[in-house]
Amino acid sequence: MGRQPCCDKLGVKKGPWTAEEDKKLISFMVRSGQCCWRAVPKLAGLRRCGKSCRLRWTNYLRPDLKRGLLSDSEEQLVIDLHSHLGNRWSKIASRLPGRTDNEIKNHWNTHIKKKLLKMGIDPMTHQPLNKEPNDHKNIENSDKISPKTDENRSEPKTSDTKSIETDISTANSSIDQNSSTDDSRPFGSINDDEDLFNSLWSDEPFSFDTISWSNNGGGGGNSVAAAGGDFPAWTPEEMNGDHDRMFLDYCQDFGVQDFGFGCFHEIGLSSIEMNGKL
DNA sequence: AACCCGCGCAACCGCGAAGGA
DNA sequence: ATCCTTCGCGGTTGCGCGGGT
Repeated sequence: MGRQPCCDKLGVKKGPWTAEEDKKLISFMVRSGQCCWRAVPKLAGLRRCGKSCRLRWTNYLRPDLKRGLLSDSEEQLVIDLHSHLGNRWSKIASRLPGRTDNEIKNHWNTHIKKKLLKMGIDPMTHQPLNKEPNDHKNIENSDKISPKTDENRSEPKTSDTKSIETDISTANSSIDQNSSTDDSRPFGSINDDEDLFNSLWSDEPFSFDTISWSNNGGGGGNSVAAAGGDFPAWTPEEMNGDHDRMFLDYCQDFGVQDFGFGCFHEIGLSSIEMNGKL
């Protein structure tokens, strides 16, 4: 049958996004909220594929994104979570408010991996590098720690998982609490927290107090990464308050004002007007 | 000044999952 | 049950930039 292309390849632009395109996408998302990504390019007047729009929005344009390097505590948390979750970047990202899976993945590959290697730790197994890979005991143990294999990924609630649950010490529920980096434990600062661990394995969001981009009670949006899927349902009060300011701040940080985006005040107002629809 | 090289990040690609018809 | 569409994820690529020679 063959796979359907995600979009009509003809006339679809690729490569880096221009400020003009960003402006169009932001403007559309603010105006209409998230709908079917496939329809977004057309509706927003972009010659991009929907997938590309989604990626651009979730990884770069979303108002709730943090910018800049990961802090030490965030980095530590990434290491902790990776030791339990493996390369499940979206899950890891869901524990780091304002960070995207792509960002974390990049940071892992460019910084953390090297750091761990320097420390003599295998970044994949989180075991000391000099351990014999064929040592079955080690493999058994490392399986508990590094559920990266497909078997481990596939069934979150098997007895294996139970054993992990009992074995595991889970991540801090707050990055701030995690900020006291203990260098002697490169990947061991996760505390007991069954709820969090359960949530890591399930698709349900852990009640992790982060930026509360509430959506309209709709499902999904279980992660910061996924939260890109739902444009925040700002209340009028919020639009007049912190969130509005956050978004404007963000846009200024991002340089959106350079787009000639003189409409931000209007955006706030129009968002208020259409709030019911979001 | 010119060239090379490595790094970091944004973006793309392909696959699988989910959900609807 | 099957097919089809859409979305999300993880791996990979490619380009821009800064540092070194």
